[in-house]
Amino acid sequence: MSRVPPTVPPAAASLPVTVDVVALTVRDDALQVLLVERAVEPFRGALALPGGFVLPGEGLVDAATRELAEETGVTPPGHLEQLRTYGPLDRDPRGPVLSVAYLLAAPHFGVVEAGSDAAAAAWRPVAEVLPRKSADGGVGSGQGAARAVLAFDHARILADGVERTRSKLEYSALGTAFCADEFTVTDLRRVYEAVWGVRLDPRNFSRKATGTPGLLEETGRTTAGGTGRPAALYRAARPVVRPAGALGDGGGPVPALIDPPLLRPAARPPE
Amino acid sequence: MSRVPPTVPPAAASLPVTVDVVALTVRDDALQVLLVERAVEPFRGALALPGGFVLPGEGLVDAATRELAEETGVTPPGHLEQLRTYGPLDRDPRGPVLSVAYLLAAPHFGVVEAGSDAAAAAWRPVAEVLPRKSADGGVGSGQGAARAVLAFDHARILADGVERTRSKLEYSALGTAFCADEFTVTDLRRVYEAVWGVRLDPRNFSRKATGTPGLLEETGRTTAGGTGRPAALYRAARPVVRPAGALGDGGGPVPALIDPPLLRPAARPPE
DNA sequence: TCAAAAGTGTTGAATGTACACCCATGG
DNA sequence: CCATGGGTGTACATTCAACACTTTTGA
Repeated sequence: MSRVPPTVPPAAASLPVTVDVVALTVRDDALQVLLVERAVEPFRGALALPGGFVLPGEGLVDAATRELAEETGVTPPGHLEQLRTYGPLDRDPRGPVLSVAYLLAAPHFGVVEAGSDAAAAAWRPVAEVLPRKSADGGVGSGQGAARAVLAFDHARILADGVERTRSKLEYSALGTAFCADEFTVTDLRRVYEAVWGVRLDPRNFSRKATGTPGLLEETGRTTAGGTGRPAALYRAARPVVRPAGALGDGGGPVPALIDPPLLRPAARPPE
Repeated sequence: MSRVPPTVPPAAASLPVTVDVVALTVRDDALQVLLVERAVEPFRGALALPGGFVLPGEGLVDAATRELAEETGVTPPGHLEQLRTYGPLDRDPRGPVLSVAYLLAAPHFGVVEAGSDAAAAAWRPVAEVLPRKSADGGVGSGQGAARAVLAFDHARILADGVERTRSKLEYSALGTAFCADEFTVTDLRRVYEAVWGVRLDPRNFSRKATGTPGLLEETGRTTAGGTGRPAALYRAARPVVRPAGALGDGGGPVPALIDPPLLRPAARPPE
């Protein structure tokens, strides 16, 4: 085989590719995920992660943000990173489809509209959507809320996204991505508590957070109006920007690694 | 579910998909990567990660192991996990191509043959292939060995694989995947030293490794023939098998998490 | 008996955790 | 002045890092 024409390889090797977004936020002291109700046929009416097919000439991150905008009406702030890739076999009734999943950690934003392929979009507590995988055996029936079943393999993708989020809180500044532009140490602590499902000592957490280089940036301002002593307001320390090489993805800002890590306490029941 | 058109979506959304494998091992106290010399045109003659196009009806892991076998002649033991996905834009001169990269951590195995699309396959020290990204500025000229340039965006994929390996050594049993079936604590320590590029205290490492649950399994046997006191032989503790859901990939054995983590010492120059 | 490698004991430093205590504000 | 939440000081337990020392082999 001497010369290879500068064309793409045999079309037989091509696969339809989708992106799916695990968009997480913390609201009402609970970790919540953005889900849509599918308006089109495979799994029509079921809950699903926002996502859709990558268009020709489009990059993966572009596709992820476009689908999010189309199905929820917003282009939110927050940190977007690739989660992993699923498929192509045995995950879509239509045939082999590859799906690249993304994780979005964002402060709470309102869902503006239901878009093209989605009948409705709304935040749902992760605990209501995912069966608890405790060794307890049972599915830990929520309080009356019908267990929603997710389309495709989205339950597993969501579980992977939640697990990634939990572990990245320990050793990166990802937690600040869930907070608004300016936030207090208590805001950040509530993020940790909601994601890990534990209670943290406010005094030790404060020392740890303010003493960790690369995590917080002082604004000099404080809260006002609330009860109790005003709290100092911080911004997220400037994200580390990874030098983008010749790549079709990533290369964007990445939450800084924090050292020493904020270790998650030994798993103890939330009550 | 009423009726589902069992057709795949518009063909325009399809992309050629490749898998690339970052196969790492530790030999001669150095982290080494398996590279092939490309025999076909895009980047013909250049070094590249083994890999190739996913075939119709094939899963990603199947494609990765097949390409490895075709280009190196072996189906090695070791731990295979997905790294991340690259593309599809601006990474292949032939046009948009999506690449799903896999990481293989394996004990040293001989390269049997040069296969179909590869003119040669051989282990190369990572330090000779990747420019050191130290803040020193310079490219840290190796000792005379010409800096090999990798095809496509494989330098970045390799860098990501090496970084993943370095960090997973801290909190998982991945290090044992680089060792043979039975190995000593010193063997395992040399893996850590090679991957991290540091020296570790043999006495403290021994205590830490043998005292970490889920890492080592005693065989009751010891080495013989060498100089000095014989060392106890261990096997890797049984890998944790993740319950495979309805997914086209993964679900295989995963190295156990180890706790407390074996922390990498603060970066100090290897000398 | 010596060299070499494996493995154990011990000690001071650093870190994490629990909690007493002080600070600043609104009512 | 009291309730409420923010923030600091401090003491105990645990862990880590360095290294003296013992054990077990081959030469």
